[in-house]
Amino acid sequence: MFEKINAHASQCANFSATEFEIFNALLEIKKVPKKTMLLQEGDICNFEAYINKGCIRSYYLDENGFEITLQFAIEDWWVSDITSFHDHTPSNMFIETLEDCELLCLSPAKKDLLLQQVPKFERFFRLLVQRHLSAVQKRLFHTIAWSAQDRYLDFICHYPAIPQRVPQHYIASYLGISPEFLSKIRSKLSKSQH
Amino acid sequence: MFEKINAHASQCANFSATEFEIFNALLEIKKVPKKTMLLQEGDICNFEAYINKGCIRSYYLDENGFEITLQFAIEDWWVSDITSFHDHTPSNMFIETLEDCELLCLSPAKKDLLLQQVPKFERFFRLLVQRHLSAVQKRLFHTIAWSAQDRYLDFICHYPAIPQRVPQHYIASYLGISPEFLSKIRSKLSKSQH
DNA sequence: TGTAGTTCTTAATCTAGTTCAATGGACAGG
DNA sequence: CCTGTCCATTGAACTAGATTAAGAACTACA
Repeated sequence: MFEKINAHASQCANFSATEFEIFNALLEIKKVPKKTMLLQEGDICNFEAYINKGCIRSYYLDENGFEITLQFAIEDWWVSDITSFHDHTPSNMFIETLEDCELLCLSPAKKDLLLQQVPKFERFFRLLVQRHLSAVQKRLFHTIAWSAQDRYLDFICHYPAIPQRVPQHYIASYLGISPEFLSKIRSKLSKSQH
Repeated sequence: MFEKINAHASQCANFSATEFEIFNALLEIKKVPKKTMLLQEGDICNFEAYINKGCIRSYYLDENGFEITLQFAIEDWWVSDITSFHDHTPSNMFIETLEDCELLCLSPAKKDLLLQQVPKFERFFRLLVQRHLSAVQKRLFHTIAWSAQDRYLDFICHYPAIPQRVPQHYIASYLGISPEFLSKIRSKLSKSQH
């Protein structure tokens, strides 16, 4: 149950067997069916979830009720609304399972406990957030500087597993374009390949 | 010299006088004239700079040579390319002073030393990066979901000091629009107010 | 003081991407 | 087996914002 998450943590720092035990004991195992809302706008996010198995999407709603996908998360990723989680403020995002999921969840209280008992995890979480920040900065740059087609090609190149697991209009909402336009891009691409 | 940065650090954790001394001793004071390049594409970023005084801009170049401003940083902010700084990889951004600056800089080696000697700073930097991540996520959402005019109004509302200190076409490149279009938005707004 | 560089504005034309509407396929529930 | 719902596709009309070009205002500094 904990092999994957422990291997994942090992990439950032060296933990002893005892430290892993403390860590694993604080994680809550959750099995969640697909199409479950883990967080809704207005909720205070009380988890950071590591995905052992499954697929999850986080998104915002704009003023016209359109969805903007912030993240697709699959095995070996974390999902949360860090702002809401850390400041205990109401979230303005939604988090939803797209498949049956097996999650390892950390509550704010247990995260504090973990950081007290094994301060080395401060480093682990700092590096995690840093990597996340790099990725979002890069995506922001691409959203501004690249055409929709280039963003789509980059997406399927970097996340080849995702298109097979999530509906196409969610990908459009991740790329910041309408589903119709994504469809046109795809048909144009498939024509130009023959 | 160190009052501001120490007050800034105090918001995240309680440090003793001795801990502040260690911290301050590791900071390198730099006075830099305006229009100085602190980092260029291809360089490895060797600083995290706290701005005591001045104004700095970081930006990317797209394939056509157009600038995309990632950040305007003024007093009490940090600038760096965290990806390059932490992974010691060549940067793909530029960092440039827009005014004469007084900076407090941390090199990778000195940051490591600081974290070893005062591990509490792990928490400080983690919270810093987290806040930064929240801000970039929000900006990404706005870039996708909002019109250029709404983004501009949000910008001048949240950063009223910036437009007075930086040329307008840099703001356009931050908002992800052409300078001409920003000019149109502004003239439209000023007309609609009379 | 002149001259060159830089910044901002305005207007005409163009285009990437949206919106709306219609169609057909896939599939889940009764 | 039918039927409703959800999704992807296609095409026509439209629009936010880009591009190009030109002129005006404002530095800066020799």
